[in-house]
Amino acid sequence: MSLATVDTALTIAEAAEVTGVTTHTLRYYERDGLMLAVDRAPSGHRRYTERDLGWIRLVTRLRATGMPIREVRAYADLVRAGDGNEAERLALLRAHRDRVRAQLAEVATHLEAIEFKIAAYETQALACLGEDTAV
Amino acid sequence: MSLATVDTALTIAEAAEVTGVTTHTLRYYERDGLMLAVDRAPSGHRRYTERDLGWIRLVTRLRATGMPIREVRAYADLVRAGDGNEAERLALLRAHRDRVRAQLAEVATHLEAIEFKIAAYETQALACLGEDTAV
DNA sequence: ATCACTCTTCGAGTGCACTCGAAGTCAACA
DNA sequence: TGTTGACTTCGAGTGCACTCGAAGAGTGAT
Repeated sequence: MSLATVDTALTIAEAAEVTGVTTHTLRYYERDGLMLAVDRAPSGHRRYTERDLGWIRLVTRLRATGMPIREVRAYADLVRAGDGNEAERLALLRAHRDRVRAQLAEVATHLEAIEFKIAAYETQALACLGEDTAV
Repeated sequence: MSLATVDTALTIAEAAEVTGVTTHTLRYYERDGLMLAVDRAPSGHRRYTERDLGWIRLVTRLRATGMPIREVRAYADLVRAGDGNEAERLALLRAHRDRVRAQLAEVATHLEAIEFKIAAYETQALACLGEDTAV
């Protein structure tokens, strides 16, 4: 394991470690068109640059906020296509943002209701609630 | 379709409509132990009371906040077991609440990053970002 | 009587995103 | 030279939560 190869590019194992994504998944993302072009060493081994790591982090964010794989791929396709489609990228990101905001608000509402229920249990008000169905 | 039967108990189709859960899923939940005892008409048909509807709404909240089916079942088991295990129910709900809060915070963080990226696109700062990897 | 609804059981299918392993080859470092 | 790790392709498996349909029988309002 070469810790600092030329150009500070990382091996797949190293990239996996710093991003928290397994090597299996990293290859899967690449196969599935979620990655931009990943460099290769003359040997054919993948070399992850700082840019790749940043991209992986972005993909992770999008995934963690519920964007489906196919949509991440659509976004990656746009970026790979180069300049001229910024409006489309923006539309895609905005649509996602709106969905995330809505989902966040919904979960927050549900959370409040659950907290209310917990409070009911904490104040021994349970008997008064008839059963467990309130909220 | 009897709109207002005795006791205002609803048929499965009506319960499905007011809760937004399909009849298929309603039966699935019952089979899987997620429901408390659902009443039956003399004919054997399910009759959903207001209490059942409240319970379904609770289950929906728990599911919508990411609680796995098996954990909802565990909670339902406790409730069905009757009095004396309130501490366990409380612990289960609190653990869930903590997970939801954490997940909410995480998603919020990711959302901010995505919003930052959108802002970058909006200000045409994209060219300055080298490519699309920032954030 | 008719027609919509319900019941049961059953198993299979769907969608999503990994996740794992294995085979066979090649590369890099000690 | 040997071990570790990388490569490829491949397919199969996992986990989760539905989701669908169909068979065959009973129910209940009009």
